[in-house]
Amino acid sequence: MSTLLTTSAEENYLKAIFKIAEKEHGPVLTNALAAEMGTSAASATDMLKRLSDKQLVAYEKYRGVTLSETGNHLATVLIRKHRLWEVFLVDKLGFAWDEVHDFAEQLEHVQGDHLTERLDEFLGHPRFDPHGDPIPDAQGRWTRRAQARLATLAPGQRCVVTGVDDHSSTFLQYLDELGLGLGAELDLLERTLYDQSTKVRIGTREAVLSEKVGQNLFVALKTS
Amino acid sequence: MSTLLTTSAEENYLKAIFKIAEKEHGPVLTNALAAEMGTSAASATDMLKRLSDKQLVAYEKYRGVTLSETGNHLATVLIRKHRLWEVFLVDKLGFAWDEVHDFAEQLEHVQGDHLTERLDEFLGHPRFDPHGDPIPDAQGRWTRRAQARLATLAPGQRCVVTGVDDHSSTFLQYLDELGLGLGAELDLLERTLYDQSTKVRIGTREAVLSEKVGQNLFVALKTS
DNA sequence: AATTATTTTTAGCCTTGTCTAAAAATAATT
DNA sequence: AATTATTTTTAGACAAGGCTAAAAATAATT
Repeated sequence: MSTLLTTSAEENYLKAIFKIAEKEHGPVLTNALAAEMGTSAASATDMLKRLSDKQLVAYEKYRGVTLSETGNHLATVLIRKHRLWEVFLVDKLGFAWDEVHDFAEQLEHVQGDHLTERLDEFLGHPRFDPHGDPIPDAQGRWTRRAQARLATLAPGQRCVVTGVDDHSSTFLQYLDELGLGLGAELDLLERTLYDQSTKVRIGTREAVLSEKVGQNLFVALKTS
Repeated sequence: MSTLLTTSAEENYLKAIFKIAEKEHGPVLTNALAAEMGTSAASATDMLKRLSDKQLVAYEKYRGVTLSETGNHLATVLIRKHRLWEVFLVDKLGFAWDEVHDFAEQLEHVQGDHLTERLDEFLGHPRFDPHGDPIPDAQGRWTRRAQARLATLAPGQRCVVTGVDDHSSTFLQYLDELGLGLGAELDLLERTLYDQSTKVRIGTREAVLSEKVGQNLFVALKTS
């Protein structure tokens, strides 16, 4: 694999395409990409031409875009770097999980495979980042994990917080207040039919979580 | 002090001006700056106009340039960040002192005062980087240290390696081979008049260092 | 099928940072 | 002082990445 020259802007577009393609199926549309990037459709079109010239995406006018194998690999490496730096910021520098995104967004663009691998080693080869998102390994392989949105589980179960789907600091701070950080245990007490809220017990406290919270919180069943 | 928006390119020019001004006295000339930046005099002139517009430098056509107070502060912060990251790369990630410059060159542009200060704390507030260069503190204060070029000292002294003036990897690797890393002790045995080379003892071994090496090696006298 | 609405692309312009070649200013020599 | 050499600046271009407004393609409605 030859040394690919990519700018930060190009890398950010690749990541955005990857992110959208993860959820929606089929090619990524220009408008969706522009929205994700916080830019105009015209700018997105411009960039898609450049990425297409560099063979990082397969792009058909008016039909949308998909990552090429190379593009997919680059996006994966970028996500790996982003998440490794997040682990560094939280585990080593002592930042809270809601403070690290912007720093990682910059650090992920620092070039040098050697650096990434040394960092990975220094951190002890973490498989998940501070938000519970998986970190692909140096070969781009992902760790899959059995988890579900809290809102989809039936009451009467004990579970562990394994991740979040909303990374906003307001949500993360709210979880902190509830004592629902990563790894926190909770008992699923009951679901209210009217508004789909969930009553849970966290340690000794009880709390009612709205449907919105339940949809954005990933948990794994405790099998003990 | 308001949040100044500076691009990486601007920051690199500020650093270059700072570096030249450290050695030469009087205003920094366009050609010297262009040489330091590895660019053309025309490009340097362009940038000087931009930096002048932003009040980061005092620039007079044909007369050269000096850093403004703000520009000086920015350059100092940049050097601080560069050197802190170098400490991180060597002390924490296990890189050799000749491998870290390019990474640090990128990392120094990551924005966020909070990040710098957390990093500083994580590293234990180091006052010197892996090459022996001083790290300014958060207020921009420098640590001065009594050291001299080995070539300027009279024989018959015991000294400690405290720094290097040449940061090239060939020089640093040569020092490694000689066992002359930072903190290494050596006895200054004799100076050869003919070529100004210096014979030294490093531990049990003896070595002859050329004048060039002696000029690029900073040492402190051992007062024991 | 024809019209309307939406999405996407094109066209033209801006900024940053770079370049080369030519012009202008300063410095050095005769 | 006049000429030559050097340094610096201007002029004009280019690439990356962005913007707005207009045109073209596709999708949705009547």
